[in-house]
Amino acid sequence: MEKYYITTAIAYTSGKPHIGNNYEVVLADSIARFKRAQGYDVFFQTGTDEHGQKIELKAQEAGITPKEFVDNVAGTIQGLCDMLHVSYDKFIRTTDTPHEKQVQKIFKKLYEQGDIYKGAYEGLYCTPCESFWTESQLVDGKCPDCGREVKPAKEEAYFFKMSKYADRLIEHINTHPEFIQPVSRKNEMMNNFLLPGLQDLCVSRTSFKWGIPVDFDEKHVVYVWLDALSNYITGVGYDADGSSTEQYKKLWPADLHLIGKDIIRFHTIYWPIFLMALGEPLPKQIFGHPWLLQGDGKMSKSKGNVIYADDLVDFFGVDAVRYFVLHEMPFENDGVITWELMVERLNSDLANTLGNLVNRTISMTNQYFGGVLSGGSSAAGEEAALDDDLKAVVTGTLAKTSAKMEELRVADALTEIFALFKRCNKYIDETEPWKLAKDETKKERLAAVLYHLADSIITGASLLAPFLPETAEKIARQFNTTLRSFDELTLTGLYPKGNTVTKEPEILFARQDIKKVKEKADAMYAERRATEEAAHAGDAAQAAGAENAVDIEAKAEITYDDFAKLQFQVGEIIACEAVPKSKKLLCSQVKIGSQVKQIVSGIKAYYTPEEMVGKKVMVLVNLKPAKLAGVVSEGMLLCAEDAEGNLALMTPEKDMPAGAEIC
RNA sequence: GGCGAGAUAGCUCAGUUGGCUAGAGCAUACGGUUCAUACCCGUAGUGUCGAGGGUUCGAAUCCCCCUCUCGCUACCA
Repeated sequence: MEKYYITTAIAYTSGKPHIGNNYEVVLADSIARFKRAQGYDVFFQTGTDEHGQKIELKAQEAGITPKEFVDNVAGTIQGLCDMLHVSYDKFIRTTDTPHEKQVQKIFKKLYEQGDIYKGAYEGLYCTPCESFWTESQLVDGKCPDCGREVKPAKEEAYFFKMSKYADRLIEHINTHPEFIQPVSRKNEMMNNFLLPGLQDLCVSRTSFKWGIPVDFDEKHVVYVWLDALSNYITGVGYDADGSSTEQYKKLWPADLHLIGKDIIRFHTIYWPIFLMALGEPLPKQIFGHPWLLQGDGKMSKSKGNVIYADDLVDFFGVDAVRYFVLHEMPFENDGVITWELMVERLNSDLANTLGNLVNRTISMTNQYFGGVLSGGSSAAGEEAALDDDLKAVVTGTLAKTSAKMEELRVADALTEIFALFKRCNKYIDETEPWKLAKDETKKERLAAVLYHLADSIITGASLLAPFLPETAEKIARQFNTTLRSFDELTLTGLYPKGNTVTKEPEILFARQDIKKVKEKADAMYAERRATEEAAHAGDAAQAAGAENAVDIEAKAEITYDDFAKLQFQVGEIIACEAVPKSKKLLCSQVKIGSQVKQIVSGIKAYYTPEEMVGKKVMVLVNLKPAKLAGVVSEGMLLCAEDAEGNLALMTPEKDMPAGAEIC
């Protein structure tokens, strides 16, 4: 039996993930289940990434150990997976002892063969981002990610020589077009990282303790990517010393790494290079799926409008949620989730098309034949043509669905299956069983019609099982039979003749009223906000003292003469507009005394041009003019900046005329 | 600024290497039906296929140019 090894990214245990994060495991689960049904020997791994400074800090705030903290969150995450009926074979945690041991061995091996070397930083660490940057990556001495100051942290660190393997990776990507999916991502990786030249990657930290210790240099812990990415091999029994398990030998290389599009870079560049260094084959395919976004504004905890998987399951049931995320997510663009869309999908596809089909078929069987599906007579002429057409659609669906799944187009695969159910509904209209029922001579034909329906529905349900496992089982149970294996799905007439269906058909999916759902959801959010605020009120005093204070790196002492070189004046903004072709820049005309200077500032995210006008602000006047995004800037507007990088303009405490000196 | 993707029905999108009157789903309207969860089936649509130009017997599809959107990346005094 051919193996199929599929993984998801491991979830970071800094907090409870929302539905957008859970999407990935459901997607992976449907692929894993489908492959199993196709006869593959599937191994499906998911899990949690549990190290890092962020977790260390969160645990500290909560007053518990990091291990206690991650045990908690990992439990929640695994619970969500179980709730969504995710059929993982292994749930790996990066705090598992076997994983930690192997990561240490891997680190040592790479060090000993010269791929990892010890270096030192002269000052390029961004605390909030937990990131080190090389000189060339810096943006004017600031973190390229968040734009905040980086500290000259003089700590030693280990680096991985990425450039050594770059040519081999470029070659691999070029000769394996299927390696990075969707293909548009391949260009991004090539053009932005590989072709300009790879920077060496920092793979250790000394600034925090919550990580896997480097065993030959105890000051250091292994930094995120080498630790996290290795889970794909350590989870199945890789051993850096060469005694990997049979399971590993069977499963590696992975057939598919399913990840979010935000971490494509790490999976298509760093991970393959780590593997090359270890002398292991590369995974066959990496699919960076899009995101599920919330339509009515971005999800945020502070707004209290985050949609969690368990909320949705409460409202709609597991399979409705699985159906929605699988169906609504396109292949390449981001998908949208709102309560409205969720209800619309549920009503039109699950309740109307599928649920109603099952319900009406069983009702008719009960009404006309006391629940017994005898099989009826064989048809001829026009009736036979109707039957054959139905059967052709039913038996052809497996091939169509499989083709879509082969391309990982899960949403399209679902659509194919629902085409089968729609065809069944049409068949009922074509054959008009209620009319047949009124004609005693048509009794056998009626029995045949209902039998074909039941037979077709069971085929459909069997195909549906990888996506909606619970529903598929429920359907089979209502027809008092079992689901079929995939190799039986091109056949008809497999439903046991003379079988009796359930007397009381269960509603598979109840139609929901969007208004009521909205009200219920709003109530839930309101309640959540209230508890959130209450919790915040308690913290407020503390927070004001501790959390809101910002410490930045002290600069070298200067003399008064140094200070005197700077000329600050009050400027009045008399006009302001966004700089075209730039995302963050505003261009202001600033009146200073009798002259007007043009000043460009990176504050578009915090001020609109309209509200800028009329403000009196602090201006550094004698700065050498420079061009920004093609626009000349003749000074600098001064702002205060908090730890999140939010900006606030400095304005005089009492009204002062434009041009007043600040000294 | 660099690289890339995209702009098609009210909405979400399909449209292989250029080929017959441009499609699907949802929503809408109308008709049919009553077994069923006010459900199902059918019909109808409207589209200057983002603007303009070109190649061709023929362009949504190929080329040029423009406008806009998005992604990655850089800049952001």
